[in-house]
Amino acid sequence: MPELPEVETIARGLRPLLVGRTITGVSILGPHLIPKRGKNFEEQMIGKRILDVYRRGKILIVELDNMNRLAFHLRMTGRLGLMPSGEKPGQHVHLLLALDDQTSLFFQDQRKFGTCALFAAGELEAWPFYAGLGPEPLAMDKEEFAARLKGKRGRIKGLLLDQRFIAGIGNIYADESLFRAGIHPALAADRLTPGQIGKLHAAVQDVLTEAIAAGGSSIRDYRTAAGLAGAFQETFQVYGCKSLPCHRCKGIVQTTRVAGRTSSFCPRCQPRP
DNA sequence: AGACCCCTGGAC
DNA sequence: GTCCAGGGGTCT
Repeated sequence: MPELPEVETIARGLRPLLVGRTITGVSILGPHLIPKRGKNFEEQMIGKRILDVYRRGKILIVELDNMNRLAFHLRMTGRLGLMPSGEKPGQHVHLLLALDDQTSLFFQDQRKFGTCALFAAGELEAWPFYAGLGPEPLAMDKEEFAARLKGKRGRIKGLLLDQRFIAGIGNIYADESLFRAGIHPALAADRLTPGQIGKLHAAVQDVLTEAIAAGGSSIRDYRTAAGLAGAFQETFQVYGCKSLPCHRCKGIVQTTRVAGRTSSFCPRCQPRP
């Protein structure tokens, strides 16, 4: 579920609640569900102070003392939030971190695809997935985007979804960006005109910025750190809009399969290559 | 590039 | 029942 705007929203919501807190207790409710959790995870976490909460791509990072970092990847149904310590954890809560203000950070994940791992100083950068992440889309100008596209093979949607090419975009924001840019998801990346590259760069930045402002997109599971739904789903132009009329023309939104994912597009605004 | 895997649950 | 889902890893 959570793509860049959702993880960013969660990080922003958690930051004021977590920074300055000390971890006083750890409960792992399903050890096998947190495979990469670091050695002696429980003992290492107790007494650590939280210094910062931020995001890189779709990864949420909780920075602790001495550059120890807790990294969460929410995958499809992961959620993070705070609850009063001592309260019964909800269904599918796999990790609880008790804090020194009588609240507990919970990590919940219905489908159990999400991961949480503790990295000592320097270890996060050594994690291949992290080390291989492409640039942050909101920190990349048009020239860099064009330069990174140069010589790339494959279809444009596949590239947008490739975290090594650009970090943080998933199925929703890839489809919404391609619609705004008027580009078919299956168009070969090396066939984009300079004009299309400029439009796509702007579309990606606009869509992500607007989605963050809306608190993310809630299809079903995603909630902010405070447990609220996002609002960007109300402005979807193509994602989840199959068979509905395009907002911009008289076309009917269709789906196709690109890069192994259902891809929604308007056949008139985004003509087939 | 594609198939299939991890897992749960909602829609049909 | 079957198919599908905001992700990513692995294997052919």
